[in-house]
Amino acid sequence: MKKYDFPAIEEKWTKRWRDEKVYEPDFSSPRGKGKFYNLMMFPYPSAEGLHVGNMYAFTGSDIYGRFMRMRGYDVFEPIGLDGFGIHSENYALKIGTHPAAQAEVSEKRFYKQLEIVGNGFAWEERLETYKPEYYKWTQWIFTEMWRQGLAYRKKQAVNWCPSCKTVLSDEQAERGACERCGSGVEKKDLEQWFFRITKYADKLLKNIETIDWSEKVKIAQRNWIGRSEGAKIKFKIQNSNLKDESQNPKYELEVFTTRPDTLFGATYLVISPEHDAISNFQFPISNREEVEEYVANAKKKSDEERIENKEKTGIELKGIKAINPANKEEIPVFVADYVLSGYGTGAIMAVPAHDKRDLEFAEKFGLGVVSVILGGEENALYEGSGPLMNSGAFDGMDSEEAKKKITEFVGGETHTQFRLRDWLISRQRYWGPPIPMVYCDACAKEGRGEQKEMPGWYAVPESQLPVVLPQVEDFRPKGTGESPLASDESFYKTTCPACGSDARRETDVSDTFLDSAWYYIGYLMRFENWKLEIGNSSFAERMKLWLPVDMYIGGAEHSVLHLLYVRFLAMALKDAGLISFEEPFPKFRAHGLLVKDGAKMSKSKGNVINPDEYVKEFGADAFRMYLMFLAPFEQGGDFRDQGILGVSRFLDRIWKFYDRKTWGTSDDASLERALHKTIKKVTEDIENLQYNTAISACMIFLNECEAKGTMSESQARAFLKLIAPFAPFLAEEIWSRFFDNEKSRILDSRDESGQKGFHSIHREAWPTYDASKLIEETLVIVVQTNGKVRDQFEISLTATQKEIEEKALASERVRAFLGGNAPKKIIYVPGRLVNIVF
RNA sequence: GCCCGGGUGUCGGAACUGGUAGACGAUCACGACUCAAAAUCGUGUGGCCGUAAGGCCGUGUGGGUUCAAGUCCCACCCCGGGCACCA
Repeated sequence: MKKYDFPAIEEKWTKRWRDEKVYEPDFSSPRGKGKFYNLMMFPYPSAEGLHVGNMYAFTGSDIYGRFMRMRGYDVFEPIGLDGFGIHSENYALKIGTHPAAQAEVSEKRFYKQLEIVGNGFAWEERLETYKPEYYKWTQWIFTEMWRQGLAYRKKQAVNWCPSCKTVLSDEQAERGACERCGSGVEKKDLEQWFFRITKYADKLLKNIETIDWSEKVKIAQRNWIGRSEGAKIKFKIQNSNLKDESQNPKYELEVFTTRPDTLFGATYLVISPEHDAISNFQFPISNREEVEEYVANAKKKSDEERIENKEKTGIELKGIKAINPANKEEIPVFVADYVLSGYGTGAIMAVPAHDKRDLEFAEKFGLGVVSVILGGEENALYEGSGPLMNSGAFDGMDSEEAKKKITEFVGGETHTQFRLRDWLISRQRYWGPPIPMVYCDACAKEGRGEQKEMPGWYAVPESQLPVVLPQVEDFRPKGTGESPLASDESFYKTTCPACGSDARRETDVSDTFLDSAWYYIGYLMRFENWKLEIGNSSFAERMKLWLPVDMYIGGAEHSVLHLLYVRFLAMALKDAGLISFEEPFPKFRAHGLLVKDGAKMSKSKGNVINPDEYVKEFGADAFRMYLMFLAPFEQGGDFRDQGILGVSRFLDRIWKFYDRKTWGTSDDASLERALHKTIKKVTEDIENLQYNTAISACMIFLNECEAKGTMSESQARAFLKLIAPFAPFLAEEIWSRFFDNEKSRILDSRDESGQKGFHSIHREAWPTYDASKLIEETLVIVVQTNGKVRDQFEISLTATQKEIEEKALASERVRAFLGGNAPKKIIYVPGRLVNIVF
């Protein structure tokens, strides 16, 4: 017997699959049942090599793709590298190379690793986000967003990472820490580029109900978008020193609240330190210096400090009072940093009796507390609903109804507020696509420009794209609020596309997440002929035929990053008439997290798994099968070195079993039943991504075959196909040795000409089960007394309930427990058990 | 604090709409093969009592519903993840 020589066999098939384009779909005319776009989140090649977490995700996705192909779909499973951006740049900084040079090294390394693990990738369509032919279109999308009025520049307090020396989006400032490096994020007032994602807040939220995604990701997006219904209410502000109202200038403060029903209980107002009223000093306040000092201190606080220390601070604006529009009472106005500037109007009405935070503040500053909702315990905080009190004419009204009525009563307007903020898209870094915008001073002075609100700004015309990222030696982030490109005069000096005078290019680059927000379209593009237009181009045809993606698999850590941005961009492109769908991924599944020996993998712990070592020792098949066997794919699990042995032995046993080639002449009935049960189980499990139990079912079947010592040829073929998605090399090798004369081709005749001299098992038809073959010959009935198992027996399928109960009562064990007593009750569960109660 | 997951042998994990808890692996022990070891094959492997047959206990804790609960209900504890002063 020849030992299974996996290194040679895996190398052979890797090459053959690629050479003979086994995994390339027919883009213009999909074969079989039609197209199936099977996408996995592409990796960013920032680390030393492919991470086992990547492999885990890819394998799970690949099994699904192979399964769908065998079920007759023309599967497109592309691969590429998300190599532009801060991830890769930080890695280059760390090891002291230039990111462009590093990209070349990583590219080779990653593709090599990706190839040896046995995924059915369509290699010809691969892409890298840092190639000019790719980022030309990333830039073009930026200009398109600009033309749609979805890109704008604005000065505001933004997240700044002092270590990465760039601004970050809200999504990338996780709990006040930089998503990339973990440093504490600071607030800086800077003028930056934003994408108007908030325009789509409502649609992003509503569409969640229509897409088939892992529930936890949907929940995360709902929370992040954060819709609240409430009202905007205006409070008059008056100078408390001026008694003559006619002399009093008309100041107003508008607040947002979700509880207008509690308006009678509002005993003070609070505005955020960044509120316009403060920066412009509209109000005639008497303690201006104190207030300025407080505001300056508050702005200095990092997000981290604000999150850690929730002790309320604030200062009253002396000399002014607000008028509660409901009861006309004068109430004080404070500035305090527990009120956020970017949400609602940046000002709130405080109702300490019915809001925990307001109560904390009121207690600290000795402010009034007036209960206006009946409910909860007396004199205790109550945040629920109920009938009103202390609310004049509204007393007794239910709070839900009062929300509307009180808003009307004071002339407020109902308002739906989202937590989602616009996507800050510019970065003061080097390794990214330069933002393709030009600023012309001359035009600005005369108020000319492409957008009224932003005179002087022009998008780089398509004919001049890409704006190539220049090769600069000192690419390190400067920390000045400008990108390294701002030091390269030859880069930023240009002429105005409108008037021809000297102009300056934008020197910031765009966020990495813009690169990955459209890559699923990029895979269909073939750079040379792409026009993002619904027109006559072959690309447009491919888009129509192949999009949206049929199955998307990736990590849940992107719930509010990539997965939100990509949905937003699709909606924007749809509205611009550039694509024909608004949800790019109707079906998405998040895979679980892989840990090692119960602990998270990290370099500092030294427990990072290097896939190469395992592939070398056990083969790619064994490694990928073990990854899928160790736990449910969507749950994630614990990688233990010893576990791989079980799978490795299983594959060896398959090899040996087939190598003996001891096909029986007839289909053994019980083995046939076992096979059909296995087909059913494996098919259903793969559909549900429960690969661990699918593999287990295969093991059970092989155990039975070995016990019998034989199986028929047709059984051997069917079983091998079940193994194929999990162990593609082994299955292919056995197939080519024994069965490559199959006539069950599922795709079509194009395969015959496309492949020279072999028929891949990966294009064979997936076996189907015959329900009539699943039926057992006899029933096994369990016998219980008082719910405890005492006995069991076999009986024919045709036995009546009476016969079964009699047989159960006749059981010696049962009789021993009954001890001559008559049973009180007999419960019969058809085909399963008899429970005798006494 | 809020929202999701999840707590099952020595370990990873199975268990349909409530119906034989521990599938499949790993580990360990013993046996076969071998001069020997590895590999491979076979048997056993939740705890307690018992020579055995068998019995009792057992799915985080405490209660409940039911002929029957890992599964349903109530209260609580622990672990992992997400959000967090969003008015």
